[in-house]
Amino acid sequence: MVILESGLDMASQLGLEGVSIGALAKETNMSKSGLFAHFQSKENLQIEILDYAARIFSEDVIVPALATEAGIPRIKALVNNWIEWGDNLTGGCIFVTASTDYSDRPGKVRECLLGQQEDWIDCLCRIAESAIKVGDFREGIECEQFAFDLYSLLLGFHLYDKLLDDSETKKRQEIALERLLANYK
Amino acid sequence: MVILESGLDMASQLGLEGVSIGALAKETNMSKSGLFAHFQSKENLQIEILDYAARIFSEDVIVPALATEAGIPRIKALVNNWIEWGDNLTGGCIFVTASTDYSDRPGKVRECLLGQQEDWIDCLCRIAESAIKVGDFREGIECEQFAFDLYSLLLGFHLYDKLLDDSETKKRQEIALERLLANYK
DNA sequence: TGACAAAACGAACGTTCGTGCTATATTGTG
DNA sequence: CACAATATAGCACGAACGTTCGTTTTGTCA
Repeated sequence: MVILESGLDMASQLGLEGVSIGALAKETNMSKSGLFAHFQSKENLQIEILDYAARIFSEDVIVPALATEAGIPRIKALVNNWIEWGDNLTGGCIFVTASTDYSDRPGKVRECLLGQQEDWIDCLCRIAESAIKVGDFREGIECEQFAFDLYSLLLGFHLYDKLLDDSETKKRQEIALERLLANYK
Repeated sequence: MVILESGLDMASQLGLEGVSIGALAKETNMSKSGLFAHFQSKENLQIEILDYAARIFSEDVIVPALATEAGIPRIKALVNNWIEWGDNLTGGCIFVTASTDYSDRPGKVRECLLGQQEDWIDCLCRIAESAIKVGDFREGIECEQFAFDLYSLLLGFHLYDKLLDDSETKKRQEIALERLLANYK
């Protein structure tokens, strides 16, 4: 859907709350009312944008990673796919943006986002488990802790990359990832 | 200033862009125009809120940490002060919120924020340097890398704490910090 | 071709937005 | 007490907001 595609990019720049029906209509060369009819409220539009984003995210980030050989190669693929995903969105990863936006904004949008984030962390855990199975991680590690560590790393990268525009950011991320992997080996 | 205090809390919940003159006036029992006269534009209000936040942040987080003995104790103090600072704001640390909000929103507010973030990272670097001096960190480590690692950790904590409300978050953060410190020892 | 449903439209609703202008209190200084 | 400076209030503005309405266009099937 072309509306959701535009909406996703707009949301990545201005936040989900910053997406306005009028601006989105102009962007897609539609009338406000015509666009509005597709969703029945702004809240629905926001949720549909999130769901659309999750679909693309799964296709572009998760599925290709799962197609990579389990263990460290899969983890590195996931990280690289994630970075690329953030690069392709003007304002960066929409889940990062939305997660801070809705940390204290109750409602259906927040609940939708929360579910997505739990799924994402679950995904990270399972990838850690498969790394244990193939012997890249030692037995007995806490997968939940690894998920926390890896997600933190991605968040750090995101901030450095999008706000500070530090030329060394990619290097920083790689060093941190290598050390993280070494700690779980 | 009572206006900035309210504004800061509102900004932590809704983002700096979500602070509206009308709502802030109602919150502080003032008229819109009366409040507006203090600042001359919304942009100024946003910047003054950021500057106010930076002042409080310095007093509550940085200065007490610098008063703690250099090295690992100082780092732990800084982390704990930072977490407390985020707890005291309804919507969490305003710099985290604003950093994602303004990652792709050009203007004076972004520039102000960017300067603050650079100062903050500088501060982290200097704390790493002092940890080297007292022998808690080995010689030759990259202080900039440590700043990246530590900031990432804080960002991860922030997301877990504010959005996911995971009861294990504090433990996760402590484990990650211990491992981080061990890596630089 | 005519009937009917889906989709898009333009116009307007009431509200809130940021921002001015002008007048009235409140305060501090001589 | 007078006077200047500052702070706040009242009112209005144009624009944008999300939303609703009735109408027109478009596409599909008999």
